[in-house]
Amino acid sequence: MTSRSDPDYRPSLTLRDVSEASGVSEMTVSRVLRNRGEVSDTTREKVLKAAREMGYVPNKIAGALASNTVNLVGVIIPSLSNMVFPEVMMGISKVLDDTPLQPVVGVSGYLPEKEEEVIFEMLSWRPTGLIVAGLEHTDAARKMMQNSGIPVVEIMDVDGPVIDACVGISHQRAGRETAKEILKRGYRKIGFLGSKMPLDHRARKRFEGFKSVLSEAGLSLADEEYYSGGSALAKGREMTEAILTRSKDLDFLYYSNDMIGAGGLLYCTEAGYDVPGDIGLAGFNGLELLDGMPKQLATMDSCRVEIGRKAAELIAEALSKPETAAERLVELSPIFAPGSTVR
Amino acid sequence: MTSRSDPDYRPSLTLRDVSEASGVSEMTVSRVLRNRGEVSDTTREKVLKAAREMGYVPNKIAGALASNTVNLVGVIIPSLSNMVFPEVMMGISKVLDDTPLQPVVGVSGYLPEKEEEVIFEMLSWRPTGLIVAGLEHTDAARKMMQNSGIPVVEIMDVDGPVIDACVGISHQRAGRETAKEILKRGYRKIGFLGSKMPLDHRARKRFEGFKSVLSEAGLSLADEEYYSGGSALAKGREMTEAILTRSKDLDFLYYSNDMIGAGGLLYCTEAGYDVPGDIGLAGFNGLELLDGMPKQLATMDSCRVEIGRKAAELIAEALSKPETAAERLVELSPIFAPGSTVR
DNA sequence: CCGATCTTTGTTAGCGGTAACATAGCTGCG
DNA sequence: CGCAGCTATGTTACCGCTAACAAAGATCGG
Repeated sequence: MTSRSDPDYRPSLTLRDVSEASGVSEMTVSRVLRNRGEVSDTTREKVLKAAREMGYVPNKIAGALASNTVNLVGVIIPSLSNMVFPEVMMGISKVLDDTPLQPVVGVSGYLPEKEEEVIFEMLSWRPTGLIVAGLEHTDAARKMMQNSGIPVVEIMDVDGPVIDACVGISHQRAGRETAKEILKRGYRKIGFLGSKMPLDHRARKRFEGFKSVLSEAGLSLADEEYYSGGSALAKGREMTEAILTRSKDLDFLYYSNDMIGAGGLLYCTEAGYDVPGDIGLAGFNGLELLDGMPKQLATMDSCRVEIGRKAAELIAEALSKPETAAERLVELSPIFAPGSTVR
Repeated sequence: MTSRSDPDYRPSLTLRDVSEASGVSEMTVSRVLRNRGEVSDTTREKVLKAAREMGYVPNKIAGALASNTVNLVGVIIPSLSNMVFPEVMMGISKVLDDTPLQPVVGVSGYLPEKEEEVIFEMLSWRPTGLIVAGLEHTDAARKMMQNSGIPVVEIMDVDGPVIDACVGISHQRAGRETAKEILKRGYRKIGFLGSKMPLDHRARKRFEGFKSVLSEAGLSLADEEYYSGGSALAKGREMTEAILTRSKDLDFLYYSNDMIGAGGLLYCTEAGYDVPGDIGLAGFNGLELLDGMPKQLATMDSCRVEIGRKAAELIAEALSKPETAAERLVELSPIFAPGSTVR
């Protein structure tokens, strides 16, 4: 640890250095660099010139402490590796780019304990707001967020108790509606393919919603197949082969996400199945990737960019007009896109 | 902006609150919470209990200022949306998880000016180290990094002048070697498909390396096709159709990345081309996605996880043993994976 | 030409922690 | 018993910056 007592500790430039170099007080330098308060043009130029020449970089740590203002928004998501959260980030960034706020990402790996840690870490930087994926948190995490005194927006999901504000879709309903669309089209022998992720609550809720519609119709899943790890596309392929080999009478496969669905679609195409005649397929997410597939996989858009946008707007509004208690619960409506893999 | 004078300003808990609640000095509380220095068990318990009950979250801003220590590593990458940088992040995280350090991501969007801004912003938080993708930066950015006094690791690419330390592969060489493999296998009428990204220097270097081998062999590209925006997989498809329609005598297609290569592969498969007989295909990156494709696309691994790991290690080492001037330039060797799309 | 008013600049006192040093209780041993 | 040598805790002085207020010039109308 480099401490001030470290023999080779080299202090970086401070406001004082700039103030000495330009012959004005530190306060004036501070004003110039933040564009705040009245400063004469001559002084401004002098200071800017000195700062530029010295290569001065302000210390936000000190600034934040003194002003009790941190222009950071914590964003806590379960993973970066599946293309859904990066899209949420795009939505967030687009909105925050028009404000002084800046997103800082934390990754929880779908682990509640890790999420709690990340939230604690984030809050210890006293951000302006927090955006957290999902509604399921440890008690400690929930308490921390409640006590934080900053706007907290839970995103992606709306099926559950909200801490402060929420933007997302109902995965329950998404599952239910997909099931209805499938039944409406006459499919009856339905298989489910998903990931072994007991902690992915949104996938679980879709699954539950899906099954509940089946059971209301007096049906149940004909077969199921699960994976974990590895290339989702390849896994989708393998699982599809496995389930179709085992249960030859299936007429529909519901995938818990588009990536494995796309793998399944590739398998079916190559194996000579008539899609959607022999067998129908559907996934979830509305991934851009699907555009390049041999057929358009039926899917349901998860409104990722829009969720990010809206969440960031809620935070930005809380900053600009603290009184306005904006809509604290925004439920978006994903729509079923039949593509060409259902009849 | 919430300032101390704000009427509804609600101060969050401080060390003082915990110290009053537990009847010891702030310093002792600080020691307990950081596990530093000798504290009796009874005191420790008392303090921890109070802190836990109050829901105290330490203020890292203040801590960082006082101790001149920020356990953050800035990571600046051009994009999150193409699966290559998330993998670099995994490598970084895996290493930093064993240290007190934590990564903070900034995205430059392939824009030098934006990158400069992000670097400035990062440095103003006085991180322990910086990891930056690429070797091309604005003069100002380069100067800032040089003056920062912290370890800076440039990653992905090694073809160019290095600021401090560097971990990556030679994209020049990657392009050259791919070209050699292709020529070795007898392909002669070669088309190139890439993205319209003048600012993606690594893609450019691969392209240049590739072309230089062709021209050394007395050949040149038979045709070229470029895209921008949209789903890369779909674009790969479209471009492939376009180039093959236009130049019917092509016997090889070199794609600047695996995603468009995969799209091309899907197109060729469906259009009835004999791959790799009629036509060979190769991409770049070694994406996991390729595992699920009908055939294994020839590619060259870009060592993403390894690059992340090594870069993080360089930073972590600089922290733990400042004297040890570790290897400052690490060139990894990507290997050509012929898959099943070259003969 | 003088006080009122506006501009521009400076001064002071923290923000919430931590390093470094100081001190108060204890031990133990000659 | 007295003091060296611990251990456990407290005190002081900042870290680098900014809010709030103070003050010094500049401007100006009467």
